[in-house]
Amino acid sequence: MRRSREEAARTRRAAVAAASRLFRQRGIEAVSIADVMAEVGLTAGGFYRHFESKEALLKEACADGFAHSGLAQQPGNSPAAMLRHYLSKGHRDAPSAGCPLPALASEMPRQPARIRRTYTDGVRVALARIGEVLPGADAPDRLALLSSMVGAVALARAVDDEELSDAVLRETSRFWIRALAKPRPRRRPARRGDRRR
Amino acid sequence: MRRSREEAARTRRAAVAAASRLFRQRGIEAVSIADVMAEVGLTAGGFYRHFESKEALLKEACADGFAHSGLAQQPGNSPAAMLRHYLSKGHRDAPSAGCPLPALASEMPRQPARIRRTYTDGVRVALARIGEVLPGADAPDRLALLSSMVGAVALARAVDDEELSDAVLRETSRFWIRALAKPRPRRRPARRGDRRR
DNA sequence: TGTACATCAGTGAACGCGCGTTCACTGATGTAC
DNA sequence: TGTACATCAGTGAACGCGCGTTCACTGATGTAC
Repeated sequence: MRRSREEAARTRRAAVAAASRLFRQRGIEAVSIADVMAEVGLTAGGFYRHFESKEALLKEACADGFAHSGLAQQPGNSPAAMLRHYLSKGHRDAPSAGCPLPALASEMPRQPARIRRTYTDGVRVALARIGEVLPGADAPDRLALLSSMVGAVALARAVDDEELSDAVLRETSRFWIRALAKPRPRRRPARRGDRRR
Repeated sequence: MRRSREEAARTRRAAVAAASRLFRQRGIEAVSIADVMAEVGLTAGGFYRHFESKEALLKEACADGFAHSGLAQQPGNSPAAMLRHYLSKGHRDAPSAGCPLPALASEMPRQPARIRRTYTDGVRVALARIGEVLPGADAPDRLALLSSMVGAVALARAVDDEELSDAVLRETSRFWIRALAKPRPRRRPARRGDRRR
C-alpha cells in the first residue's frame, strides 16, 4: 500500500486544501478528520502519517485559506471592484472558497494560540491589500472598512431572509463606494508631516 | 425530590439565562446540556422536564440574549454613546453578557431554521434601535453601520494582538462618529417623495 | 541492470471519551376528600 | 384542618453514536549492494 513520494505529497496538499474548504463551510469544530480524509478519498487512520494532530492541520488549512482566497487574491485594483467582489452574492453563497475572516471570526476567540496568530496574520494581510487598493486611505480608515466588509458578509450569511441579506451586502457596498469617493477631511491638524499626497 | 412550581419555573429561567451566556461565550456547538444544567446546580437528566431538546433551549436562549443584551438594551440615545458602548473593550471582553450578533454570526449559517429566524429577528431589532438613536439615517445607512459594528466586535475578539484589537474598535468608532456628524448628500434625485425630514 | 531488504503511506479495527437522550426511581409537593 | 394518593422535578446510570488518536498489519516504493 505504500505510495510514491509525489503521491504522498499530493495527498498532504489535498488534505490541507480540503480542510481549508470544509472549515470555512462548516466551522472548525464541526469538521472531523474522517471528513477531511474522505474528501481526499482515504480513511482517517492515514491522517497521522502527514500531520501531528487536528490542530496542526487546522493551522495549515487556515494559512492556506488566507494565501489562496479572500482579500489577498482579490482581483482588480479599484476600490469599487474590490467592494463589489467581496460583498457579492457569489462570495456570500460560497464560503468554502471565500475569505476566511467572516467564516471563522466567531470561532476564533476559542481557538489555540497558534491558530489565532495565523488568523491575526490574515487580518494584517487583508489590511495591507486594502492599503494597496486604496493608497489614499489612512490606517484607521482601513480598519473601519475591513470591519464593515467582514461584518456585512458574516451577517448576510447568518440571516434567514434573502431580501435582508441582499440589502446588507448592497447597502454596505454602496455606503463605502460613496464614502471613499468623497474627499475626506483631515482628522486633525497634521503634526509631524501629513501622510503622502 | 419534587420541587414547588415556583422553584421549577426558576430552574427553567435560570437554564435559559445560563445557556444564553454560555452559547455566546463558547459557541453553540461547544456547550453541552450537562454544562448548562451544572451552571444551574442540577444534573443533565432533569433537563428534559423543561425542554423538548437542545435545539428548543437554544432557540429560547437566543431570543433571551437579544431581549436582554445587545443593541436593544443599549443605554443612552446619542449615536456617539451607542458606538462607544458597543465598540468598547468591556463589550469585547465580556461576550457572555454582550450582543449575540457578533458572538454567533459565523455559526448561524449552519443552524436549524428556527434558530436562524430568531437571529434574523435580532438583526431587525438592532436595526430598529439604530433607527431610534439615529432618526436622520436612512435604512441603507443603518445596514452599513450595523455591519460595521458587528464586524468590528467580531474581529476585535478574534485577533490575537491586543494593540490591533484595540485599534479595530477605536478606529471603527471614530470613523462612524465623524461620518454621522457630517451632513450626508442625498443618494440620488429623490423620485416618489424623499424620506421624511 | 537485478536482487534483497528496509521503509513507510494507507487500512481498518480498537481505545477511551463526551455527547444528547432515555428511563426507572425517589420523595417532596399538590390535590381530592 | 387532616389524611391518602397522584403528580412530577430532579437523580444517576445507561444507551448508541461519533469523535481524535493509536496500532498491528499490508504491500508497493525506495535503497543498498
